[in-house]
Amino acid sequence: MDARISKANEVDSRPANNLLRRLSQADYALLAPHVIVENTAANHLLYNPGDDVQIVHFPCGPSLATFLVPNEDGRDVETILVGREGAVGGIVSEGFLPAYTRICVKFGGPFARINVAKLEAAKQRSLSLRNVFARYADCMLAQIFQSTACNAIHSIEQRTAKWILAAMERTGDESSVPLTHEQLATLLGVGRSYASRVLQSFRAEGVLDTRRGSILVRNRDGLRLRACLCNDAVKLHFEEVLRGVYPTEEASPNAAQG
Amino acid sequence: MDARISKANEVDSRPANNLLRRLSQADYALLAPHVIVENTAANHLLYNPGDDVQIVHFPCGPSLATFLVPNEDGRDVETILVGREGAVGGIVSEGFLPAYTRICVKFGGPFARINVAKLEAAKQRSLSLRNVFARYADCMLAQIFQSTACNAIHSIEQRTAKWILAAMERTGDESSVPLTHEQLATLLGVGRSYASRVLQSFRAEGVLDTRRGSILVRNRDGLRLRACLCNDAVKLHFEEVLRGVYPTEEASPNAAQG
DNA sequence: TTCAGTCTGTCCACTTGTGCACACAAGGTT
DNA sequence: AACCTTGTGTGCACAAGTGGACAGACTGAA
Repeated sequence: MDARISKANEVDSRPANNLLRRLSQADYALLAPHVIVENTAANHLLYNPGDDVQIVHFPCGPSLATFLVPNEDGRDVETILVGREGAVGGIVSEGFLPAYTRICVKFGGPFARINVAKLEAAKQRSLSLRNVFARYADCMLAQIFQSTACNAIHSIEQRTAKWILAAMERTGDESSVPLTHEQLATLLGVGRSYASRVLQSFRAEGVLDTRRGSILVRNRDGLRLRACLCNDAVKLHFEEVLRGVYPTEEASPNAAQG
Repeated sequence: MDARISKANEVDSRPANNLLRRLSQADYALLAPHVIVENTAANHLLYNPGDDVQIVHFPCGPSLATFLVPNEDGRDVETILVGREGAVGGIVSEGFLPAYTRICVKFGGPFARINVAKLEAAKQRSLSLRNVFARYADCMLAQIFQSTACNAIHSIEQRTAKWILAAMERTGDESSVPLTHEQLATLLGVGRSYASRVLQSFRAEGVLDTRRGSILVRNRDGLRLRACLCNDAVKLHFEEVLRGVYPTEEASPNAAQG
């Protein structure tokens, strides 16, 4: 093993994905030969319902993926966001099952990819590797559970604020979310005109500004005040479940979104 | 191995849970020594948020468990139903993580129980056993995804009809669901008076009758007509993912509920 | 049999959210 | 500069759902 490969296993040189960075040197070494990092543009579909799941995608840096549930009217309903804190594709199913949801790149950027079969083989060889992925799977589950509850009882205003905060935390962008009102409405499963109205009221209160095709956040705390607490509940679970799995962990888990 | 133990491994003598019955003789033999069947009454809490998950519970026969997400106001929101088609506790997390949701026995009856550690040990020894559980985990995930979408876009009327159908399919009871309006409302996360009104409108249309503390279904197809299609979408996924895993499978998967 | 506690049906005022319509604004292209 | 497409702000009529209130009905226990 020469110096170059050894360097590739060090945490700092890994893709900017918390799940991959969380792994021990030994565990990451099992995966490293199979990891490919590529850029993927926004709106690219990673999976459609019924697709064979053969690749796990790890959003890196500001990349963001979402799970969409198709609906009888053809409208997709967005459910959860996955950013650099996690991964999509075969996390729970362990691959090779038909995908149930659509998975879409919401904000483009780099994704690390690993063949599911390779990942499963590595899990066979390392219990601690399996452990990390099982823990993340549980966090993802928590996220969806929270989302289900959130959709049942929280107002559109709360959910709008929640979504904007969650997107910002993941992309790391301090102020801007590239989204039209139409897109925001669709992804919350609500009417466009009402979504516009909510943004309008946020603007009137000085919480954000609206530009054509994007939202500029002016007062993050104000937004937090108007959001439900679903993000925080999920973030807490991420911290409890994943904290200290490996002490080499970086600072912020940067989790959340219910 | 004497005749008695060999008999205990045959499908007909196993607990009335599809997941356990789906296993090959060899796989079930790995679990059989650790399976305990007990009755549990309605409203018993199997897990509370934060609990250590150490036991997997398999609802048998008409038993029914539900996942509840606690809310800031103290109101729990019900998410998905699990009956004899599945199991609860450590299915995705593989155990030993703090539970995120509350898990409650909705309709009492027999539950088969296995220690998570024993189940995991058996999975280590048998890939096909692991495979069945991974496939079920994926189905459960599909169920929650569908539920999230359903809560986002379907009306209370549709969701009420859906819930009643799902409960009936699981218990096998042809006509009656033991539930007060209050309970139904709480579990859908809606106001009691509106839930009453919906049931009233169903009654006026001859779809069901209401008794104090229970709902009597008169016209199942009428109810289906008024429900969203979430149940069917999930049921289809159950069939695709679990069908033919072992050909010894019994007839109806009896799945569903989005 | 009576009583208390719970469940049910319904009323009402009110908030939230829908769906459509339409005028106007912002940009990108030619 | 004129044009076209897409996005935005807002008005309106209406539907869906809330939350409180209250009378009456059912049921179990004393």
